[in-house]
Amino acid sequence: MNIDHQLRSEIEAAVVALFGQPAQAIQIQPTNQEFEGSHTLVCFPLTKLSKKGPEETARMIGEKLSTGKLVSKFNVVKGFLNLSISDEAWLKVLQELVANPDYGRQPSTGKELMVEYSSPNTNKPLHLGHLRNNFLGYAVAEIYKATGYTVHKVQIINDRGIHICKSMAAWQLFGNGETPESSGMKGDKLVGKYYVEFDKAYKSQVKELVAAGRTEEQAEKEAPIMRMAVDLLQKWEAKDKDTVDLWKTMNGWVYSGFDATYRRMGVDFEKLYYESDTYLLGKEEVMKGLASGVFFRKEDGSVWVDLTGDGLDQKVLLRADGTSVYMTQDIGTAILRFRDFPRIEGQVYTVGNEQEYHFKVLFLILGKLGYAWAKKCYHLSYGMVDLPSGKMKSREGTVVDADDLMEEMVTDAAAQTAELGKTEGMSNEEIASLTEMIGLGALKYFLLKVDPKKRMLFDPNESISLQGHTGPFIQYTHARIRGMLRKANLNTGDRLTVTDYPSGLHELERNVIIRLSQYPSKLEEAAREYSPAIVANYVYALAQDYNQFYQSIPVLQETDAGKRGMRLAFSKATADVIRSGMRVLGIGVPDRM
RNA sequence: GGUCCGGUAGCUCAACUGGAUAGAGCAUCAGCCUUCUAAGCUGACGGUUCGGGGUUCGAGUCCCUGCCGGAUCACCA
Repeated sequence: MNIDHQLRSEIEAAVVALFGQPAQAIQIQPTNQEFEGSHTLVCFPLTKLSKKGPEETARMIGEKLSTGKLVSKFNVVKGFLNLSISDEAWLKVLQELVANPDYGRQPSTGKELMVEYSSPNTNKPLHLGHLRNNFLGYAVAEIYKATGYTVHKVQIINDRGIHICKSMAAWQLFGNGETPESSGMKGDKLVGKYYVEFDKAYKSQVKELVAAGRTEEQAEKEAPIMRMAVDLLQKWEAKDKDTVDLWKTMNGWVYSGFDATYRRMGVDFEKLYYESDTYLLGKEEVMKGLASGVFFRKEDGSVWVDLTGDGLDQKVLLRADGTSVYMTQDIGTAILRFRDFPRIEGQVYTVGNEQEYHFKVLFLILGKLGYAWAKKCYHLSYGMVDLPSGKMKSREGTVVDADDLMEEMVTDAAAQTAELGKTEGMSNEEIASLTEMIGLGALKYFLLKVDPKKRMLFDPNESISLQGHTGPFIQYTHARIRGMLRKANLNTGDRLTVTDYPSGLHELERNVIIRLSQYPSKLEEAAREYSPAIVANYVYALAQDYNQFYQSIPVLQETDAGKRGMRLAFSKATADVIRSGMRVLGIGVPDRM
């Protein structure tokens, strides 16, 4: 039973009965804390129908509604009709959600969606920005799963091009055969190190050349190490065996390094797309578009798309020498994905907001090529994570490394856990897995609670808190409930039941039930808005509501069996919704902490 | 310069898409552990929602305008 829908239809009926015609829009909102009731009908818009003042209109509707079984009480403040739902109705809601461990999750609708996230460059280790990207993409995918979609998580691996050749060149020059095994470094860190080496050597070579009288531009082209990288790129494109072997080896190092990071982050991918596999397809598609007149060729041989009709510019798709650009590859990749997964209705691209223009153009082009699904492609654009000093700059060494940050979070969590004396009676393994859960939970929640499209601030000097509006607060609420349920079963074999509740619900109990009833619609809203923050803030509010109840109303001490059973039941329901909500955010919840 | 995004308590963020006296957390201060886990709870303090106009019963939210910050406007990815 869905209270919202039921109430809405009763109000619609009441309006017709009272004023002779249906209202265009019924506006229901949650009642403010300070007033009695849970649902509020905004009556100002209805005065046109009623031809009465807002208060009189509200009173009339209120009286009509309270003749039914759903609404038990009402009060009118200005034009706001505050409605109290009967306890019987709330208990029925509770009954249903207690019986359903998957409450809130929709059964499969048969719809499919693809979500791309992560897609890092292979020359640098993952950093804080990637964490936001990964957690967001993963969570959006899980939210869609919860609303009945089959979701395919993918990423595109940018394994081709000059950047990887730079690392290769530097490794050949300075590496002395160093490997992840010989150095004990993670593969991505090792390759990243040589990318930095390249940059250093390159800069000093440019400086020397400029000192020797070259112009800046000449020097940048002539620097020996850059020539070497370009040479490697050409050899790679010509499929020179040694070069391809080195490329494979070094990319392999990066992948195994990334894999370790992804594993700790708890994210996964169904399929990986490699740019080295897909970039040629983009060219073909562009050539087809050229043939069909969607694109045009300039005198120098380069191929362009004209978007001036859409308020944008002209955009190059193939260079004069026939090589492809970023856009070309993305066209190819998008089309390939719809071939691989013909049932998906669209794609979500989790990519930073600095690429908004790029995706606007990409979707327009795909539409022009005649792909109807282009309309269902969505750029999940998110803001940068800034440091107090501004943007992260690798040059200034202010990049916050993903592995380091996760490790720090877990270390902090372990320290606080020990300090609070929570580790008593736990094995080392249990402690390790608990602190991992808390540290990563704090980090993920911190990054997910903010509206994705907003920029956010991270202060590395101030460790992420474990108190207040945080992941661990919610995890703790869950652990407390589980502890209580353990005790209940152990001690008395209590059954969870909502029958026989003798007296009226306490306000604090009702608040929790009302909050629980909102979970499914919050998931839907989060999917519609592509915003895990909506789930994050909802679960927090639920934990807050529950904690208020918990501190002032006894459960296990309650002697009345009916009350006790009901309170246990909705405590269990709360724990389940917390677990479910945190799960779509990729955050685990412990049974004790 | 054009386009897009943002500006809410000292700080970090909310505000159900136009609703009531703008809410949480952190920080500060004052309380609550012989009752189910104090990573918790209660209270206090804290606001010209960047400024100025407008639209209407009603504006943080919509429109205009100005200011500040960011992104973007590459034959880079």
